[in-house]
Amino acid sequence: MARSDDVSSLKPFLERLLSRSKLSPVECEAILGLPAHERIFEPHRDIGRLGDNRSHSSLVLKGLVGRFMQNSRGDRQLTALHLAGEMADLDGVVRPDIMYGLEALATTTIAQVPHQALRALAQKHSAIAEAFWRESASDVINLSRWALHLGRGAARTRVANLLCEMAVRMGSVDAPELEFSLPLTQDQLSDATGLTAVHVNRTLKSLREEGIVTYRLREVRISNWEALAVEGEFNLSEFNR
Amino acid sequence: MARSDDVSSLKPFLERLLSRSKLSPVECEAILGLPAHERIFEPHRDIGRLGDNRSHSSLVLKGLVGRFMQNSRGDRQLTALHLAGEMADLDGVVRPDIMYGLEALATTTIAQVPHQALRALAQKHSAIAEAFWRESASDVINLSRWALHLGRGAARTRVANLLCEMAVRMGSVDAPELEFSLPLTQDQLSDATGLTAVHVNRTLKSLREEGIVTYRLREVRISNWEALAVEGEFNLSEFNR
DNA sequence: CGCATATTTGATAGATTTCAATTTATGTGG
DNA sequence: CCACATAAATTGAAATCTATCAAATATGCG
Repeated sequence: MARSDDVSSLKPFLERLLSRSKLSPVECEAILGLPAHERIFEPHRDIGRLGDNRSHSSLVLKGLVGRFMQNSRGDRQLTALHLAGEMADLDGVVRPDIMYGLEALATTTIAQVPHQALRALAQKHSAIAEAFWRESASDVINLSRWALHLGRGAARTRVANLLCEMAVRMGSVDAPELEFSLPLTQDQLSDATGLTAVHVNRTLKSLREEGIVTYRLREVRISNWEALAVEGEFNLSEFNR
Repeated sequence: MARSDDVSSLKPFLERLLSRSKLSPVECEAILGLPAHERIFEPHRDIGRLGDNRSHSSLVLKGLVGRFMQNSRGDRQLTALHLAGEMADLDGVVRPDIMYGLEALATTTIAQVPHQALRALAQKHSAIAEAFWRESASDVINLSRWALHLGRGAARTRVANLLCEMAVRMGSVDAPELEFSLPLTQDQLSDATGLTAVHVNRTLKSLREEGIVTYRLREVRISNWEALAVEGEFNLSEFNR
């Protein structure tokens, strides 16, 4: 349970909080001083067990994490993707009985931060409490948008939308990355989009044949951003930072 | 802009908070003392406009409210249903640029509570801040479950699940209401389940013909709770209070 | 009674899944 | 660096599910 003497491990988390919330220098220090315990997970490995009562939240330091739920038949639905710098289950602090799972999609480094420490910070600093709440509120918006696509979007829309979103999140807000690696298996892509792996493959094929985007070996190359955004009903301006 | 001299209007909101969070008597009083402004909405009326920057949250006092997002074609996807006592957009306090819409599904009475007042309470009382955060965290879980059904559930599953969920929420936790009125048009049901109104109708028909549940004129009668729960992949024990 | 809204039904087209191979990458030990 | 084993991607054909289009019935309300 090493204290994070190396301040930098929590730095990206602080950055992310600051992108949406305002914190005083003291509060920033408090965040950076949080205890953290690093662990590494191989791809396809679940982080913690589903249904576990967890005692810490997972900050992604490197790699990619998927949040998911699954039904009785074991079909899995990803409900969020978390890049480095994101706390994947901050809400666990106030709902430790939380019922979604986390899965390492790529080789991933996680910093585990005790709920207790996060909760104490929130109790002490109202601005931090508000910042944490705001993170969950942002989650709600993202999940709502995801539900919209799952419920109302065709296969092409869902796949294209996901690629658009990741392009923006990997790049800068103004300039979506047009070439990036997305360490998602087509099988995992199907879990994210609520489709079959076979159908994801065919959808990608048609997008490729139309010269819109290439997805090969987990490398994305967007050749026609405009068209992809239309297909994905993706609106950069209303994208949730 | 009447102060709520009638304390009772915020009472159900307090009850709901207390069902998940612990608050001191002083904090309870603070909640009950929140300013509230009542308004009535007819069915199918949107509450506030999509994209508006809102300045207050909407507590449902009577009726039924649907939270939704819609795509460019105007297809609507409901992402949550809110019964009396629930604050439909508490997250608006920390994300006033919030991007989902609210729609009165039945004739509905709303108590509008200023964000500013809610935010001030959260800043003053850390337990209230935590309770509010916990509400958003619970939202996240509900939305995740909803995304699972939208992405991985068949039509029957989605419809059955919704009926199960509402049965439990209208009744007590242990004893789902087997006969209740759910003021949802089949068209609205289709917005909730991500299906077509026509297909919802056929799905309801088949459930009816199998003697599982009757949905007629917005009245639900569940004749076989067990079967409905199986169809809906509904697990009472893991249902999110 | 009569319009407006909601439900129901039929027929058909279209999208997605399922099942079953086959081919293409990736990783590992020799 | 090659050969084999495993995981991932790709393809075809057929079955299912869901949407679409169009019309007929039923219900709520003034």
